[in-house]
Amino acid sequence: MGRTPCCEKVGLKRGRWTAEEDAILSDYIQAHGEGSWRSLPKNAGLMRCGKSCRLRWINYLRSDLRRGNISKEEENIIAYLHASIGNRWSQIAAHLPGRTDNEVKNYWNSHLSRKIIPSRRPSNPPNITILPNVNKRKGRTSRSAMKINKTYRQSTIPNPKVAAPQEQHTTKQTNVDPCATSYEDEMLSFINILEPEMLTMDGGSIGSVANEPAASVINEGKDGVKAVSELVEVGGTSSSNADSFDVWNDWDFDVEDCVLGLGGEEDDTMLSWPWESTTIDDDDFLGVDAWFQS
DNA sequence: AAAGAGTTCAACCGCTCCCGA
DNA sequence: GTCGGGAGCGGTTGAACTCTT
Repeated sequence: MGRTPCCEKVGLKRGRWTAEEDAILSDYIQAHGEGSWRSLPKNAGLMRCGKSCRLRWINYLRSDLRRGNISKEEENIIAYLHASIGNRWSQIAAHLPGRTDNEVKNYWNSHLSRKIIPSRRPSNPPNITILPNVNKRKGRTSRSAMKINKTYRQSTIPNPKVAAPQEQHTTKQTNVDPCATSYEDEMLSFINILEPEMLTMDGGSIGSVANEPAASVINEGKDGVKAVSELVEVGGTSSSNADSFDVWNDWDFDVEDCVLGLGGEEDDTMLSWPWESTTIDDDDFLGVDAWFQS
């Protein structure tokens, strides 16, 4: 016995919405409010699936939607956030007032993915150790995992599958010019729009980099200047931090890779970089700037 | 001008999350 | 603790539109 379908599909209309249907849906929601999508079509007199109604309202009919082209600023935010958190379109859209996840997703797929990805990868990538991602949720958590997480959340026993949180690094910022470059301003504004939980990824013992922070951390120095550190482990876990930095510098430092360590993006993995330097210096920004302008 | 190729984006689909019974 | 329903999310599809030849 399978689960009940969200609606009886027989006899339901599909495809493009007509102006008349839009009007019916808008009127109904204005009168009764959002929600109860399952029963809405029946109550409103629409021959549509509840999910279809919800989608139409959220992506098209809502009055707070922002119409028109994605601005350069919005594009930058999408690029930054996608680099950081991957295809979590609803989270990205949440930072763009009036934009929907569908719109962001479409914009990424049709514009940004082509614009960014082909140019951002080095032709000869260094040896990157891919570590298990214990912090970031990729897609949906399985029911079993949810159950386990819930159990540990509600108890004082640490979940052995999740690395113990480490104290967040505090950086005495010395390299960043207070008269920041435009890119630095962009970077900091990007950092500011990230949600707090995204900024404080837990570190911990993962694989062969035990006792090293396992994820990138946005550090805030006493002077209030923030920097991204602990980015991506380069050159294998055995190489020194200095080696790692050199290898990294062979690439053009690029912001997408820079923030990649915040969450990782492939196959539940996370890239981490136990790089002791916790600042981004001017040279780094030059590389990022070049990438971003390309 | 027409046809084919490429692009865009609204809508659909399947899966998972969340929560109440 | 389990089950089921409502809702949300991300991937995919395909019609409509635009560009190129």
